[in-house]
Amino acid sequence: MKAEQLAGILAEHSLFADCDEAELADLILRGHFMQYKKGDELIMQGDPGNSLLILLSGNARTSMIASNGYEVVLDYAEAGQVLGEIALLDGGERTASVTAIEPTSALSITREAFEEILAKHKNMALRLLKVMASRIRMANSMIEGDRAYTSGPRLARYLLRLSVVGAEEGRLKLDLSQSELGNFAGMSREHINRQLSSWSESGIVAVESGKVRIMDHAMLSHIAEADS
Amino acid sequence: MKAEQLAGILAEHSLFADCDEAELADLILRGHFMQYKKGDELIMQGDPGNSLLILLSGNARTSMIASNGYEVVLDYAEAGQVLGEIALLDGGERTASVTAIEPTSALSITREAFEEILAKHKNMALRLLKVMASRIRMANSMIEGDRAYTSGPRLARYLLRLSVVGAEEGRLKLDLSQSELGNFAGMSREHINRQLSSWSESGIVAVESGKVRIMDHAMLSHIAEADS
DNA sequence: TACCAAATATTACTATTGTCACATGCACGT
DNA sequence: ACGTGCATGTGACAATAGTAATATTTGGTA
Repeated sequence: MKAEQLAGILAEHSLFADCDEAELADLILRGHFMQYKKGDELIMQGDPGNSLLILLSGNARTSMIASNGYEVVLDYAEAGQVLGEIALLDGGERTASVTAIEPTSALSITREAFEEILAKHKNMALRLLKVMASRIRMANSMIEGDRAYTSGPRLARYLLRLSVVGAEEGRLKLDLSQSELGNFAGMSREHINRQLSSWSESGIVAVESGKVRIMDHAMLSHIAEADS
Repeated sequence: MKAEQLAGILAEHSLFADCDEAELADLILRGHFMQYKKGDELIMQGDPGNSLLILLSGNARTSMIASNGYEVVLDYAEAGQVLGEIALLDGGERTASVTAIEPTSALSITREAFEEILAKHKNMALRLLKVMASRIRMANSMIEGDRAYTSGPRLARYLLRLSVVGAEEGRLKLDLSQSELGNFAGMSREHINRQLSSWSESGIVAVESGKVRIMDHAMLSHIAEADS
């Protein structure tokens, strides 16, 4: 793989956008190209965390299985996203799994390579700090939302999180099944269904062949801030 | 303030423990010493985030007020902890407030000073990355716990989080009121009370003059992993 | 010591949301 | 076209946890 290709992929998506050529070259030189098919685990909960991934294409789900078997979906990652940096940094084991939800490719970078790159390109650390800052923000906002709001506003928030900014027709980034939406928003599949049906009747969303579209973005945003 | 003093404070508590003298000297040189009394806000939700704090003494509560008025307590910080680094890194506004819960002092470092220190001492960035990695872990574990467990195991988890490792008599790091515990664990004050009473009868905890003590650490850990 | 405010305890009731059971519908492969 | 399997839709019911209302205790202070 050539630096220009990687640059092309990363440029449009991520905070690696402003990497200079030397940095990209090092990433490619030291990284291994990995390919996964739908359902494969890019990262497995419980493993020691000795590498970091940069998603090049596809989509993946980050989730944790609690000790009682409950699956909690933390995030969905798209091309350009860094994955698995936490365990790499603190030396702990992986606390979440990352599963490909479609054919996916990634650049895998070992701890040694990562440390060398960090030491060599000091802007890299700053960029990573920014990525992690936004992760913490997102996580805190999830905690806030999960705690402070009832199911309606909460689902609204997760739908908005999946919505694309300039989305034609209000289509979502990912077409999740209602069960998957449930694991993401923290509610039962049945409840998701009921809420979606109700919103569908009021014209706030549309549900066509299993795909959710946001019809009234403003109204959904309003619901997301509701008092209950 | 002298570097040795700061070193003394930071050494026992935090990831700044292994800062070298030059780093500590810079922190002190560029930092402002701040003092707060109980109830003062060290950081205010909604403000632009132009500085970072290192707690020197006291304790503070990090919390967010949701749009519906609900207060969500994210964490309690003690001496040595870094606060407010997120907004500094990503340039966004503060998404949480930090309030002193007792007389507290801190070292305040402006964005400019922080950036210079980061540029000058490259180990600093790595240390901060580690701090943030552990924050993300903690946040994810909160999300997991809040989602996957019912109130009992959840309260157990938050009590354990407040417990000191080699705690004599199972005393907690902080003596929170039941309302505060409620905001932290995400349940109503009344429900906290009921749960605590019930555990008190089984000898798992003791509640004396408003202070909770963990009597059976093993049992509480077991409850924290329970199936429901 | 006596009072006041705040924190804690306890009861009954309500409500939101999950669970269970089952029906329907849709898509894909043979 | 047909059946198999998975996703969706819907009703009845149960349960966990919140709310409200009201004691009771505690701790600080005049």
